Amino acid sequence: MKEGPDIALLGNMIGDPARANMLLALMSGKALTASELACEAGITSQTASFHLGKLEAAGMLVCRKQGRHRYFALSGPDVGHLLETLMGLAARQGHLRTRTGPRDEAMRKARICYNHLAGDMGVMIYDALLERGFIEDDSDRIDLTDTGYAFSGKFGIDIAHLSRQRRPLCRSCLDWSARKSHLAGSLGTAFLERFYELRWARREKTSRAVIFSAEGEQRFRDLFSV
Amino acid sequence: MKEGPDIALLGNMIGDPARANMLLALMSGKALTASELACEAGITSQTASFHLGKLEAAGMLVCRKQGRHRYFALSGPDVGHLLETLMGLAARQGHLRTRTGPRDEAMRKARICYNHLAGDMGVMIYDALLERGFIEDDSDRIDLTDTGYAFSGKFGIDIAHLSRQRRPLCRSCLDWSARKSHLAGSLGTAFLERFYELRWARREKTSRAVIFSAEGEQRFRDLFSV
DNA sequence: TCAATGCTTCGATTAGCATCGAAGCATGAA
DNA sequence: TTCATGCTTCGATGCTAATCGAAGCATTGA
Repeated sequence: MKEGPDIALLGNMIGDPARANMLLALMSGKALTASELACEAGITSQTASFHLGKLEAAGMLVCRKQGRHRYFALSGPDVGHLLETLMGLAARQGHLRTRTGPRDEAMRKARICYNHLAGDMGVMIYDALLERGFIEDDSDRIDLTDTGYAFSGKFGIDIAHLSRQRRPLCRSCLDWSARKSHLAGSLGTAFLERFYELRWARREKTSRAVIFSAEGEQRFRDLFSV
Repeated sequence: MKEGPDIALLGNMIGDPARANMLLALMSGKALTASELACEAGITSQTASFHLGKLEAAGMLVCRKQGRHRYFALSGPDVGHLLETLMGLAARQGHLRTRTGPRDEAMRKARICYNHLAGDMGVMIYDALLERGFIEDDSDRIDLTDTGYAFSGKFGIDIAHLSRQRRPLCRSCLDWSARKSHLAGSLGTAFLERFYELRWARREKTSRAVIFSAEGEQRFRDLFSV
């Protein structure tokens, strides 16, 4: 009928609540099995299989067989980026699936956004780096300054190595809970991994929440409060 | 059921072909009446009314009454940006609604992308500016250099004025037909408006295509060929 | 006041799609 | 071989959502 890319197909994929739940679950960046995703979406495994087939055919997911398990993951960072864009827009327009509980609280504080830290603590990093002139934000491009380079190195992050990757070093990512920017890009990922390494934080198994230890949070605040 | 923003609602809106067509038609940035959108989507006015009501309720469209007409427009640039993201992803994955005709040809050459120029000619601008060092592209942030500032000024664009706006001056935008970047942001808009002003180009009434006059295209090529 | 236009609401129809039970098919373990 | 697990395919079902004809409202113009 019409020319151009078929956005309705992608929209349709995301438009089903079961599929949307599975996609959001995969935003953690980890690959999940079909049954884990079924559970996450609250549907039977037959139905999940049906949906996963569609999502794979649409190119949004990739699948890796391992033994009798099938692991699914987002087909690339661009899919993750699309989902974050959607979440940002949905949040801004107040389309929230309302449920506020303790877990929600933890999510608001610190959670995984594809491969970097989001939530209040993610925003804190961003604000602190900006405040001290370690990064410079020009609308939607961000640069690491020389002092920021030094700071990151001292914290144990090998920027030279990251720069060689194709991924952008710094990106800003709109946070749907805080409605402010937080740090994405390979530097964002590197910070999060360093937090794990230093045992400041760990993943919660059942959700995207990131749990900081008391000591870890203290050190985090020492480093990033403005 | 789950926490977080409701991306399924937005996905669902975009997931219906009729609605997707209407949204794409509004990517031109112009406000259109309900019947124009019905025609664009190939449905009756009753059905269009039904869909437009949903899109408005979802916050994706805004409506302005004028006499007995109702003009609809995208509720903001963020919606346009979401649609472009979707188009980029869809194109990269080969989900194209195939139809190639003369009009399609014109669209591929030059068309409106929300408020700036896309298609081959849009890509030409981007490449030329980059080649001559007028802009610098670092992954997904773009800077205008001093020489680029001078160049734009000489072409009749008041950069100082644009910089004062909240919109980013330069943004790259993935082109679904050329599959390369073209220039977005307020500078992209300014270039397009200048082309209109100089009578190098005009909008086609029925589509998003932009038609250059013979002379306009010649001057364009003189200015932007690499 | 009457007619025309643009749009919405109502009602009925239809089709497509998500869902799940049951069965089938691999893989791995005993 | 036999059993258990993880996943898919098949078939049937039920429901929702898109669609359009017809009628109803509002605005404009004569």
